[in-house]
Amino acid sequence: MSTLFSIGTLSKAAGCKVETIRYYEKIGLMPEPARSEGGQRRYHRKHRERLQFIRHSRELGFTLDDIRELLAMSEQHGHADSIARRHRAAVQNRIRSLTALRDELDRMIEECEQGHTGECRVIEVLSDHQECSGDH
Amino acid sequence: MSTLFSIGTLSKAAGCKVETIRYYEKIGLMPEPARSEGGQRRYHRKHRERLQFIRHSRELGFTLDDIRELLAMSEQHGHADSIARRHRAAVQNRIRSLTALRDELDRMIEECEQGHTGECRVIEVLSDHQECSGDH
DNA sequence: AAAAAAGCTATAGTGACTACAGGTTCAAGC
DNA sequence: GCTTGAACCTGTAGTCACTATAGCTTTTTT
Repeated sequence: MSTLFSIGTLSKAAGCKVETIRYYEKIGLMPEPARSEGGQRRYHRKHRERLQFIRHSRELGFTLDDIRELLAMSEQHGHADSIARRHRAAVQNRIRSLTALRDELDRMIEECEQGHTGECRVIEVLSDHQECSGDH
Repeated sequence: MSTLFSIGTLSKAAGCKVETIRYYEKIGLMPEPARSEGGQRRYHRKHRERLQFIRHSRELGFTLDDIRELLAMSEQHGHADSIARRHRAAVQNRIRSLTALRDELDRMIEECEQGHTGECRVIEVLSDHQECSGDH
């Protein structure tokens, strides 16, 4: 029972496409793995963990450059909690801006529901909405 | 005093780049405006309103296809609010998932503060984060 | 041993812009 | 009225983070 597995297995484990893994390797986000006799990629646990970290971070809206930095810093151990802290701040920001967005959508939906004249004037609501909070 | 204005003026009014406006025109999201003698674009109020609507919707995370649909539907009698509802649900999911991560980061940071072995393994924590709710 | 599934590389396409090259037009100062 | 320079024009290429395709080779299953 070898601990090595194929790209397909890895892709299932991390919930992403095979192509995405090869793409991450090409741009240097994932290390080049070992190869089989016939030249196919062979991964192990560390690879899976790294990929899962990347995917999870991507789902949360971090860019690949953010992730690269996070990974690099975490490799020079010690400052890990400062990374976590920074990460946390970024996450909090994202939550704030998403919450604002949700509230705005709520307002929009409600206005549509009460559509007095039967018309739902989305454009007007959305186009001259000055006081919108957020980071634009 | 003509009511017409240039692409630069429009771009300032809507808070977006000149190139973006030309791009929207190319893909048929903005109508072709009138032209000056020399061939420069000349816009009026309606254009500004439409562009502001597009930009605001983009900031809220709607895709250009969503917006196209929204505009089309609003031009007829329509339930454009179903799109808003759909989007709201996605936003809510993201908030949930980010809140979970923030809590986890808090736990991590605390563990680091009480630094037992001095090592704080960010990647491990973030990569096998199984019970994370969300749309993946 | 043959067939099917999964893998390989390399290239092109996606969405939503953004930047650049190389030319034309417009508004303001002299 | 003329000259400068900012703003405009078209067209193409680049960006990010993938995704899809073509045309092979390797591995697994029957």
